[in-house]
Amino acid sequence: MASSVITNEEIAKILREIGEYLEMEGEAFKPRAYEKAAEAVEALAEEVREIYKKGSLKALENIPGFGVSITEKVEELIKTGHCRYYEQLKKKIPVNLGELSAVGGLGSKNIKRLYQELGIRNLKELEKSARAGKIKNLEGFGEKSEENILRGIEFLKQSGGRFVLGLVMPEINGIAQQLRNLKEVKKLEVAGSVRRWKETIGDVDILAVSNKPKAVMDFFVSLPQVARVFAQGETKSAIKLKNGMDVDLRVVSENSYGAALNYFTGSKDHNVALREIAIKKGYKLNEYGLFKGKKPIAGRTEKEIYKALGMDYIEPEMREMVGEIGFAQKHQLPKLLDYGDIKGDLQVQTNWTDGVNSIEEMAIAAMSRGLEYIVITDHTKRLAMTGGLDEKRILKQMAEIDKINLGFRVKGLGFRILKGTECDILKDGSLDLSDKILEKLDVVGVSVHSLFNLSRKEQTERIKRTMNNPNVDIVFHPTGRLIQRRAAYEVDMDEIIKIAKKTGTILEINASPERLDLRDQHIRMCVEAGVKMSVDSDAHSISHFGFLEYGIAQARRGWAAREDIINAWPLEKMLNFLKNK
DNA sequence: GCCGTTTTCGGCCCGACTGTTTTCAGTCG
Repeated sequence: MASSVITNEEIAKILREIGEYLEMEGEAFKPRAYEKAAEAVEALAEEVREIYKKGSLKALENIPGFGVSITEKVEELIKTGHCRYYEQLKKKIPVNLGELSAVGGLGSKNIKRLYQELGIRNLKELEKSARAGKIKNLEGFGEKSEENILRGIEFLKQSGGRFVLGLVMPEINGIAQQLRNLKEVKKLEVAGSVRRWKETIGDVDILAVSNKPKAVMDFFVSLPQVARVFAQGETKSAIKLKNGMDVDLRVVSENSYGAALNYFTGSKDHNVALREIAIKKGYKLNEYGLFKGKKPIAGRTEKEIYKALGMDYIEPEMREMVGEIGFAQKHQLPKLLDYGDIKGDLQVQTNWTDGVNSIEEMAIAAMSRGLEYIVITDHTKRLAMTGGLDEKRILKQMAEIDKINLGFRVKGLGFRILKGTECDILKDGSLDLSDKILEKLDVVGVSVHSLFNLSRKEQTERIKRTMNNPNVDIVFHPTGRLIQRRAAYEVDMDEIIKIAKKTGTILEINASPERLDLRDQHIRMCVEAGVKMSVDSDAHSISHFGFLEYGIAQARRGWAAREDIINAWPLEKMLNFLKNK
């Protein structure tokens, strides 16, 4: 039989849909089991088919949430591309679950009823029935339900449902600040996936302390950005913004603030695990606190809750149910890289190629953000559309950098501009600049900007070859993905990490909000393998240095400590490390 | 269907709000 090339995304989708079908059947716990397995697959850095290829059934069973039954079904999917169990379920209720359950407010139970009573199978048919006024006549549905469905469809059409964090963060911060400015608000924090710095978010959860919640809620639902109000109560309100993003606001008492912050920060699975631990200790944990019977044990701060549960405090970026609970119980959590730890930026573009600002402008902007140095890494000639540098122009740029540095020294500024490149990797893994030039640079970064469709083997070999070049220091944005726009190219990251360790090559955590490349699971693999990384803004203008924060957050999501990130080290130590490659 | 300091059977997180209902199911996080 032809071997199938099913991806993790496809496997997760099928597992999740099996869960939804089982929910329609009224099963109580199986749906959650399938959902958990789907989440585990999505969190994997490695393709499930590769795990199976290497370790067969045994290796699959080691995936969290995979028992006998799910392992069997996933094996079938890998081998044949089909799962008979899934297809049987699908035959009974042949609907496009992905489409329909993306409609807000519409769950499995109602999807089933809409199919059985109106024959609705997909978004288009749902819209048609809703517009024809057929849904409101069903028992249990009504005018409002029908309206909500239509609005849900409208939203899906324009947004796709999730937002890239870095693109919506300014608006979120703006709303949070307006709320903080109210005299009725004593304390306020953005929780949820925003606080965990997930790369994309589905909605925003804001938490506040106030003794006049009604005034806060009234202000919140009448913000000018509000497109509609879903719910307005004393403790909880929910709105949709004009850009399509949902925002929830919860108001709690001071005594519950820590418990609520913990609860609304999630992740959901992390919270479930905490509650289970609470139960085992004879407590009950909810958003109001940790209780023994009716007696409150903890709740004002998150720290006291973790402590009462016998654990160390867990940073929000780690709360993804990827082993953090066990480490916290054993008091073995790493001390994460901090937001103030980055001393310099190793990838900066200027107006010599596709950047907006001059070398000097970029340097001054970096300085004003508290950085001690930047590396100028303009593109090379193969990237013709950016005006990439050839040997002659990069030599000229190096002279220019010397001149600016001299000017800084004269003024008594300690800031340094280093010479570098973002050199294109050619098809065969050779480079777009000669070794003679590369030798003269302080930092050599290399990037794949072409031939994204090479086979996994060719792409991996291509990048490996550059890493074996002693002049190459860093692989920039190692997987090439653009969040929500372009998938990563096929590359064997296990192998890349192995070679990085062997050759002392740095792998970049590109902080640009649409890249965040390496992704969190790959960072964790590097940390475990002892491979060093850098956090770079990839700035193309002076405002882009602000991206570093997203890169630091990403590093923290991958459990990186200061010693894992070379541009968190003193400059001389970093340069020595690169020299000794 | 998974899982194990409650361990191979019997549990599995908990509460707010809505909409359509006279007491609750569905959805969400």
